[in-house]
Amino acid sequence: MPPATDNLAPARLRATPSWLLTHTATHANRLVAERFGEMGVRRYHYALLAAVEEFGPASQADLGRRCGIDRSDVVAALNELAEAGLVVRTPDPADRRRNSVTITDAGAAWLRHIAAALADVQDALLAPLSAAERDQLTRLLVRVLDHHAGDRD
Amino acid sequence: MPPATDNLAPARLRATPSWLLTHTATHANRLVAERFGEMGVRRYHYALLAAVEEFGPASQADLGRRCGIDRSDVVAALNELAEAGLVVRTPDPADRRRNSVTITDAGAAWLRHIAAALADVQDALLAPLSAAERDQLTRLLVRVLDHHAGDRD
DNA sequence: CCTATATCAGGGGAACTGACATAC
DNA sequence: CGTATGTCAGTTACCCTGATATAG
Repeated sequence: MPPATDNLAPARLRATPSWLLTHTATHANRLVAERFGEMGVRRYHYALLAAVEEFGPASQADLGRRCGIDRSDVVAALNELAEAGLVVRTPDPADRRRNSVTITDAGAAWLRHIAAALADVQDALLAPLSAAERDQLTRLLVRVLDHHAGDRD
Repeated sequence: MPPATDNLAPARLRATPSWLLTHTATHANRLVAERFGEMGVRRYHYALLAAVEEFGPASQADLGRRCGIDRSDVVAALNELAEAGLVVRTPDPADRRRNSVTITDAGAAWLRHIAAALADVQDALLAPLSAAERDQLTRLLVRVLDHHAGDRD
């Protein structure tokens, strides 16, 4: 039940989807950061590991596009993942501008590990929603996201 | 229709609500920042103006709690709003620790002005959703937000 | 020539932390 | 006394811009 203290946000904000989104995202990020922080992981690490696993040897530019992470930030995050032995950078012989990024066995294992932690966080985040409502929320967000897919890149 | 280029995000991410939320929020913030930027406004300005209008003369701490803005950041944002003549800070005689913050006529007019711009942005953001779906999304987000209302403060 | 890639340097807004003086 | 308020200094992760060297 909501706390008795009537510290509600202004009606204008509560009726503004962009405000609701950023505020809910802030709560989500706090939960994720707490859980990931204990493991020395940041969001970018998870996103990139997931992308490298799913899209196999891929260029850094492609990984960044798929995850919505800037190329600059991909460099820094991959440095850390490579240093930890979770991914490997190999020059691509077919296009010598590119690095072919591959996930290691340790990387795949670590991905499963942090994915389990992330699943716990989703549960805590969406606690007040039924399974059907969680699906509904997910589908609505995907629709919005896909609509804006071409806005950048 | 989604762009033909199959640059989709990893399935793991597309099925993770916290990732969908932060990513959608990023798009929303970009749209808001573009529109607000032309007017020299940031999100905090809008939130605080809305709170001061709705909750009348209020303390800075209360405004911050209601908007989910840290007290430190309330100080800085109110400095800018006061300098622009949109709000007025008066020492509260009943509790001399507090500032009583009031919206000015110019502030109320400016609030209506930027609220109209914000409404346009909501429309662009949620373009792919029907009116019923926008309501659904809004209600789901409010439920999640209210559930985590006591997490901080 | 123009575009794409990887990298680096750096900026900016937002969320947050810690400290402090003051007042309840 | 402990707690709340307003203020300030500084930190961090994230998002983004611009520049460069190199390769297509």
